Amino acid sequence: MADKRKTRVRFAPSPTGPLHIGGVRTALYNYLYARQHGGTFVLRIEDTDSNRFVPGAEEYIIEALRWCGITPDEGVENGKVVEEASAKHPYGPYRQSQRRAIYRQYAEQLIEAGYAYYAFDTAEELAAKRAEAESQGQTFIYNQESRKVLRNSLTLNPEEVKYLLENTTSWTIRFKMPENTVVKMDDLIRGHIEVNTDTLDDKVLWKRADELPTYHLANIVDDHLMEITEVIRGEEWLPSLPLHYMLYKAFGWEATQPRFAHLSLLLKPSGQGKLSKRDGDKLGFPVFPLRWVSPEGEVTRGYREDGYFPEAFINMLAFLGWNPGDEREILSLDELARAFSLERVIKSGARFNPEKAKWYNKEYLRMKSDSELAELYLPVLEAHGVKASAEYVAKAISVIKDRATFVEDFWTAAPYLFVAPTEFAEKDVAKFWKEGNFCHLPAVRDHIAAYAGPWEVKAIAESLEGYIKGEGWPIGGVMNCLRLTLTGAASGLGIAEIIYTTGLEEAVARIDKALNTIKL
RNA sequence: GGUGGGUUCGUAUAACGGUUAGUACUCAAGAUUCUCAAUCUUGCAAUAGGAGUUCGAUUCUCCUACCCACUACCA
Repeated sequence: MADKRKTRVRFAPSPTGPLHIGGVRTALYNYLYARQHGGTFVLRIEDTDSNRFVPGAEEYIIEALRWCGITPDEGVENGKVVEEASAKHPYGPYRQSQRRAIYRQYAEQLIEAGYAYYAFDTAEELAAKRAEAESQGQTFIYNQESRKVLRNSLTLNPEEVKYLLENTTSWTIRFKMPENTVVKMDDLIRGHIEVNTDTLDDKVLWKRADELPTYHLANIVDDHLMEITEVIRGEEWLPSLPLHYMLYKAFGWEATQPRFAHLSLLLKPSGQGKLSKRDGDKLGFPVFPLRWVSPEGEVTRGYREDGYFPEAFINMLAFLGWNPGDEREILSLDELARAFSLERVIKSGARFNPEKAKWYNKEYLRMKSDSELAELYLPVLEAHGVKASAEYVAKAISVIKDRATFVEDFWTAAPYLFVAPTEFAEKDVAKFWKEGNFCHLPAVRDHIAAYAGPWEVKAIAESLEGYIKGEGWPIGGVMNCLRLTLTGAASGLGIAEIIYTTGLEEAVARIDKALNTIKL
């Protein structure tokens, strides 16, 4: 009973554009499943539709997976799709357009065995039939009924068929869906499903226009040839599962047929429809892992460029439609792989929640060390024209870490840790710069200048507060005045935190400057 | 229209016949504080509706409603 085959799963995107987060999640679940079972995670490019090929999409997909840390074990080498079979990539090539020679024999095998037939209807003819049916409020489908009256190798005599195959180009190969047969399927996530073949149509397996198989044929043939054990894919494929079952049966591959798991879709935050590529900036959050520049030059933002950590992004995505069964929410990729199970994947569609994504990033930011974050922050500072030592930056981060969600926030939350204020908020000046408080500043300045205690935020704060209280001055007023001189406004970090970061000299200089600059 | 899938607080989810229906995010209030955050505490808030099975249904069955997907020589 137990399947002894080595676990092999695949992620099989179509290079028709950038990968959106739903696709990343599908790839992630495949990756986690492979890791957990000590199996292989294969990348296969399904580019059987030359009309929809988008330059750069394939590279984008590979780079996105790499950034996420869910790099395929097979099918990709040095950031490129493997084009030839090798010891490490024995099932190559991994791009379907380069496997075209493989598929034809399988299509013909199906015809010879009576599971498929040639159809000679042109695309225009079929379009006309659909339009006609639609005008009568009906739907035209190519099935067991209509195939009897259409031009195909089932209705035409062999001579005609031979002639048409040799002299025309507009033929296709269609699957001959059996009549009144109940297809019994099992899905790892959804359980048992049954469908009667009478409700299905005769899908095109081979399209003459491209001289290439359609998804259905190529997919089944490749999954078989690549010895895939589990197919974990999006819910949009569930309706074609009966066809796929029938194909495995027609080929006689039932014994090694992979098990299927159909993932629910990621929905827009509104719940109306699945998250799609067009939603980009429109909804106020990225739908792509990385920035995407279309061939036309249109730019769409990505999680990476928006400042998300890949670990946070992946963690957030993993929990959209799955949970470990306990209360843990922060899990590394390794922990996710250990905890993952298809049984705990949710059947219903998950709406994407941008707020939770931010929360995850904040949590991951806090887990990082100050020096690690300093490394990431340095380029941001440089972009603002600031040069600072890694040591100074780490010190600054230690006091602003808690108020940031993204590395970029270190700057927006407290630019004054790096640049002295050049102006002072009028409103705050009017509110705090009153004679009573203002008068104390020279004395407070001297107290600060003379500070010789331990260089810790807590000690500095205690000294300052002790002094102000000891003098009997209103602490709030004095502190806000002080903050005004140090930051240019009456809000921001604690005074001790600022002094701790900038040092005594800089702090005193700022107070002096403010005393000379601010006029009542 | 047809076929298939789905439906627990606003959102993500837990509870796989017995719980005061739990947790997280968001939001609100309070505490703390030199401001703003952060933090801590508390709070708001859900089983779509109706039948049935059962001693007992969030959980099983059926019907209805709603949502989603598919219905291409696209994947």
